[in-house]
Amino acid sequence: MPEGHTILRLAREHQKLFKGTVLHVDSPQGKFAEGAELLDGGRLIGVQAFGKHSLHRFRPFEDGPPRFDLWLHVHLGLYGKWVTGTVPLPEVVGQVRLRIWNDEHFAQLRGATVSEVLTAEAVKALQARLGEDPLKSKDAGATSYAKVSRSTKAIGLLLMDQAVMAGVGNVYRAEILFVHRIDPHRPGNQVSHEQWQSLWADLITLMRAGVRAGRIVTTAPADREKVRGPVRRDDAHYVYRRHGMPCRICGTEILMEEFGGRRLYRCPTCQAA
DNA sequence: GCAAAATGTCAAG
DNA sequence: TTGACCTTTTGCA
Repeated sequence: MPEGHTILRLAREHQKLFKGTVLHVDSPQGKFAEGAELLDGGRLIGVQAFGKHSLHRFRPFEDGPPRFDLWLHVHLGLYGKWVTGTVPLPEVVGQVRLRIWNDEHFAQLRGATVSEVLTAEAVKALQARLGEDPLKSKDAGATSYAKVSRSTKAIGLLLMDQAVMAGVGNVYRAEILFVHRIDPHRPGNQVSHEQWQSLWADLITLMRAGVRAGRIVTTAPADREKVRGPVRRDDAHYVYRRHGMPCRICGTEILMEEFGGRRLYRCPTCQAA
């Protein structure tokens, strides 16, 4: 269930469990067998998140090749998942792409779109093709806005373009556009600088909240049916997967359409063209 | 109890 | 543009 907030959370968890220790790596499924051989016995230097990508930095044994650091690159895709626990390793059930473990903890990966070993150069190339990550942003998303403001493509597509900004997925896309009352079809070059700064600031707030909570909640308490206590799943969003239901703000029926190969949700009244 | 969809990306054609 | 990835959840019987 991965947008950028999930990956940052995961990177922190893995650092806590594995950083500085020597790791065993294997691939019960076999699809990562070669990579596992390269990394097995290496020391974990750290784990970083870049948008929806995670990078585990390994320092392989010094008495055998390779002598340079290597990175485990994982992209969870739509249904990839890491699970962690304490040793011993559980029995393999189903397709386990890869496992890493030390004396105390293990983590195992299933279903990822990408699992590969990268050199420092390839890591640089990966980072170079990714846009600014709101979770790491130190300015008002200036680099991303430079791309958005020059584009005639719809803002709803630009928000999902990982080269424009990294880490935003279908949920945050739908919700942030609703919160700012922007029609997803509006061209990027018709989003004002002020609108952008405000949108970016909220994106940071919402994504950071997502990291803390481990889930995406975008609704303000006053806009929920159940105002107090833990946020119910059906109270967590304004428009995402709420098509056919009334808008929390104006009561208009929320719409859903295919847009750029993904489902797009919006309120036609609040987000009028 | 089963089918369809899901917070995503890439390669093939 | 389509299918693959191949797990988990959801929705309908």
